[in-house]
Amino acid sequence: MAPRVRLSETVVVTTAVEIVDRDGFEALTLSQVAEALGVGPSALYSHVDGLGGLRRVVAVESLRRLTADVRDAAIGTAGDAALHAVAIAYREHSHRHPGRFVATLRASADELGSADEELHGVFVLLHRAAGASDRDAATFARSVRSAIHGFLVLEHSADERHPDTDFHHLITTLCRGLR
Amino acid sequence: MAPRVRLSETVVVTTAVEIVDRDGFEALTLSQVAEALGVGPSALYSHVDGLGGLRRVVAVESLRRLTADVRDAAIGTAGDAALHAVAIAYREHSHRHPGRFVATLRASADELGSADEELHGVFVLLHRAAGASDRDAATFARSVRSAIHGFLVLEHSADERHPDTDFHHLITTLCRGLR
DNA sequence: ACCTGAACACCGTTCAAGT
DNA sequence: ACCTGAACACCGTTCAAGT
Repeated sequence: MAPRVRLSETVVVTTAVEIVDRDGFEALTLSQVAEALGVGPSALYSHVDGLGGLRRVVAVESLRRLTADVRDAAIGTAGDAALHAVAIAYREHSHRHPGRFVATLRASADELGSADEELHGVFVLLHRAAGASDRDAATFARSVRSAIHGFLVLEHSADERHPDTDFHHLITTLCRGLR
Repeated sequence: MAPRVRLSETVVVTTAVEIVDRDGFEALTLSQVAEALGVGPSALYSHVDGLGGLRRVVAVESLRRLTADVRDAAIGTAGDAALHAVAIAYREHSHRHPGRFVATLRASADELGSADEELHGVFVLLHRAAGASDRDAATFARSVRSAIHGFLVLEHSADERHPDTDFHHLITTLCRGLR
């Protein structure tokens, strides 16, 4: 019997992201992805390195999409307004795709590799545009990203969205403190 | 054959926390806990509500221990020094017990219940002592906790400890921004 | 009330066999 | 090179049976 489908890493990851988007990160199993593709679970081993490898590539893909959104939000803005725009885009993306957001949390920075560095790079550029040196920008970037990230992690662990005013307060506090 | 041991929720949770401390949160299974106690996996169902219930109680216990450390660090301090002391205690605890820290991340705020509110309460008291109103203190607390939490989450996903100066920069930025 | 032990479902993983 | 299908190990969960 001829194989029913032609698989590839791309189609496997795409299907996996769809499952994560629809049913959450916990629902991501090799069996589910295989069933959605009409193949046996073992067929996936030709394209991803087991469950661990699948989670890793899904996390990388998820973070890249988030970074793309965050980067776009920075276009045409500057200063504190740019930071607010980036932070809001970060938050909205995490709300639109909670499953993907959790996927990025499950992977280590080492596993995320360049995808993690790219997101970090957006914050670095934001501060360099404001006149900071390379070294200072890296420290600033880590502080800002930490604050935003922490708010979102806590918000996602809660059953309801936090007040927008609280998020605004956090970003405003950072802007004031960074001056 | 008489039962070899007398179980209880306390001994189950204590054993589970030991496993998490030693081998990490991913190693926490009903089978591992049962084996460590010399019973069958099904015996645990008399004391915890399956794997989900076990993870929940481990998360609650882990967060309570962290809160105790953080609370102690605030004693005898005030103002910015108090915030620094609390933040450092938070961070050091997370480094001493990475498995427990991950356990708290896996549980939702709803599952953590009063344990989550108690940690939040420490930050609230910190700001109320500085003269803030109840409502302002809650917002301040969320901002500060978010920032610290985010730094630690990112730090734990990395393979090496972040520079102490970066953490100090974050807390200092917050203190300046909150004035 | 609590633990045993069998039973079942589900999943990840390996591998020889096919195409 | 890629997929099948059997096989295996491991785990969570249920439940009737013992004490």
